[in-house]
Amino acid sequence: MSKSEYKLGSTEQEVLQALWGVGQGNVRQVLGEMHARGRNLAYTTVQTMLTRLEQKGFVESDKSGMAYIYRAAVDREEVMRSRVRSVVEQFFDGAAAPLVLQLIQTEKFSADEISELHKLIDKLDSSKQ
Amino acid sequence: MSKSEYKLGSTEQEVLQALWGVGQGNVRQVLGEMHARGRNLAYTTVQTMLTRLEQKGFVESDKSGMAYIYRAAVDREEVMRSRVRSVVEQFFDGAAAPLVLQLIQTEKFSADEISELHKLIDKLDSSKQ
DNA sequence: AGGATTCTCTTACAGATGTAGTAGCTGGAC
DNA sequence: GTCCAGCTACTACATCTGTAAGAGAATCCT
Repeated sequence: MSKSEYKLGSTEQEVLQALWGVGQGNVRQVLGEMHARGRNLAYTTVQTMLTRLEQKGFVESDKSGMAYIYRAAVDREEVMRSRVRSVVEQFFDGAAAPLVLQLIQTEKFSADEISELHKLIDKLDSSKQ
Repeated sequence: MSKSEYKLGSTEQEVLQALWGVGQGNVRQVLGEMHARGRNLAYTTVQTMLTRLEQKGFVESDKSGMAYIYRAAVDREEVMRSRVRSVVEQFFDGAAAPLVLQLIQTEKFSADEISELHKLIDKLDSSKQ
């Protein structure tokens, strides 16, 4: 569901990211992914996070076998867009273009990335004309 | 100070934004700005937020006259960049270019913005070569 | 079957956050 | 000099978050 409330604590977010990473899995697998990412939490902590995420509707579970299998109930893309939106609203008064300018000016891009951008902009440009 | 910990609650952030908005002022002025932005809080709530922000080092105050005058101790730009960075890390594996692509593809830009972008990219392009 | 392993469920608890009331000080109005 | 309005300081309190231990149920190994 596209809840307008993507309000998660930081650890909750990390766990959700890990879950996106594994696609789907039980607590232990998510825990493993967290470890792989250098984040060491107790098994039960991850469990608590998954439970809370489920209560908030970000995650769904399925107990076919003996252990619950969790999977994200929200789209990574969607959450990402919502996060970007929030930055745009807060810092750029709702206009995305200034953020793009800012990114282009402060971040380093490879030549490949630049030509990629180039192509895209050209496309926009012509479709706009 | 460029603390790596820009960890603020959402209301704290709103108050900081309001303070950036007024530039500098006492509690009442910040409260006014919050109201102007459609956020109604009690006077003392804003006061508490400013105090906490000061404790965290995001705000400084000055009591020359009778009332404390608050001003942000951190740069809006800097906080913004840190927020953007965090999105880039979390969702784009650290690479900013994909975020730019994503923005260009999903957000609407005006013709002016597009040509602005165009110019910038061209500049990058040539300096890279 | 009995112990070891693995899960889930329940409970805990400290610190952060949102939100605000109240008491007391201080400078200006009269 | 007294009273009022505005400001700060202190206190409060419910929630949310991060973090996890412990108890009990299911499963598996031998």
